[in-house]
Amino acid sequence: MPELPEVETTRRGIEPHLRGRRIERVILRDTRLRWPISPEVSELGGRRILGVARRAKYLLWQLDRGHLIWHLGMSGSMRVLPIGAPAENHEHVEMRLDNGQALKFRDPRRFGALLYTGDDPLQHRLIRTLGPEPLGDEFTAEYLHAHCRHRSAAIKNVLMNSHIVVGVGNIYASEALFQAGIRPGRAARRISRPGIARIVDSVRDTLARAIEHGGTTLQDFTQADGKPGYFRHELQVYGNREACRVCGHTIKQVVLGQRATWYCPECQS
DNA sequence: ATAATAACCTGAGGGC
DNA sequence: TGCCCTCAGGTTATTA
Repeated sequence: MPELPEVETTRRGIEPHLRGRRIERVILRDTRLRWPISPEVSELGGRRILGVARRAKYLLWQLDRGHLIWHLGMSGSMRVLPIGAPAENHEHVEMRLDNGQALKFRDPRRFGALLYTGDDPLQHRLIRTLGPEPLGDEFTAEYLHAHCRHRSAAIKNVLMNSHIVVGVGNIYASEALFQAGIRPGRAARRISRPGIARIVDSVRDTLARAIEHGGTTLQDFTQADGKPGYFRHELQVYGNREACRVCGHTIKQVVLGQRATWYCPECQS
C-alpha cells in the first residue's frame, strides 16, 4: 500500500501529536511482523519523542534515547486516537502517550516492521544502502541516466529499485511513466537523455501532487485522522480498465517484475 | 554486477 | 451460502 506519498502523509499526520510527548506505555498485541518486534520496544515507557522523520518509506522516530524505525509494508497504517478507543482487528502496536492520546499501528498483512536502534538510524543496514530521495537534489537526470545507461531491465523496474531511487512503488511508477510518455517495459538503456529528464520531472511531480492529496487509498491506507487519501481520483492509468483520459485509447495491462502495470499504447512510446 | 523468481501474510472479490 | 482461485500499495533472499 504505502509508497512515499502515503508514508509522508502519515508522517505529517502523526508528527504534531507525537513531538515532545512522553511514551507512557507500549502495548504489543502481535509481534509477528516482517521481523519479530524486539522485546526492548515494550520497555520504552518513559522515553520522550523528539521528532518524526522520513527516509524512503521508513518513518524514523527520534527518542530522547535511541530511535524507532517503522515500515508500513503493504497494508500498514497509523492513527492517533484517544486512549481507550477499542482496538481494531490487526492493530498490532499501541503507544500510549502522556496526553491521553494513543498512536495505533494496524497492518493486516504484517509485512510492516518496527525496529529499535540505539545508533544512527541512517546507518542501519536496511537504510544505509538506499538510493537518493526522489524529491531531493541528488535525483537528477544526470544521476538517473548514469544508472540507466547500461541496464537492460525495464525502466519501471529501475524506478522501483530502492537502491537506485527510493519511494517509487507500483502505483506511482505507472503514473509517472504515463506522464513522461514512456512505456514501462522499455529497456532503461534505450531511453534518450531527454526521455530520462522527463521521467525525473514526472516522478517528482507525481509524488509531490500525491502528497498534496494525502496519498492514494485503494483499501487499507488511512491518514492519521482516519480519512482516506484522495489521489485515487487523479490516477491516469493505474487500475484503469477503460479509456485513456487523454486520448481515449484502451489502457493496456501487462506484468513487469511480477507486478501489474498499466500504460496507454497511444500516449506512451 | 545485474536480472529474474520465490517468499513472507491476510482479506477481498469473482466464478461456480 | 460456501469453496477455490487470483490478486493486492513492499522488500529481501536466493538463484542463474
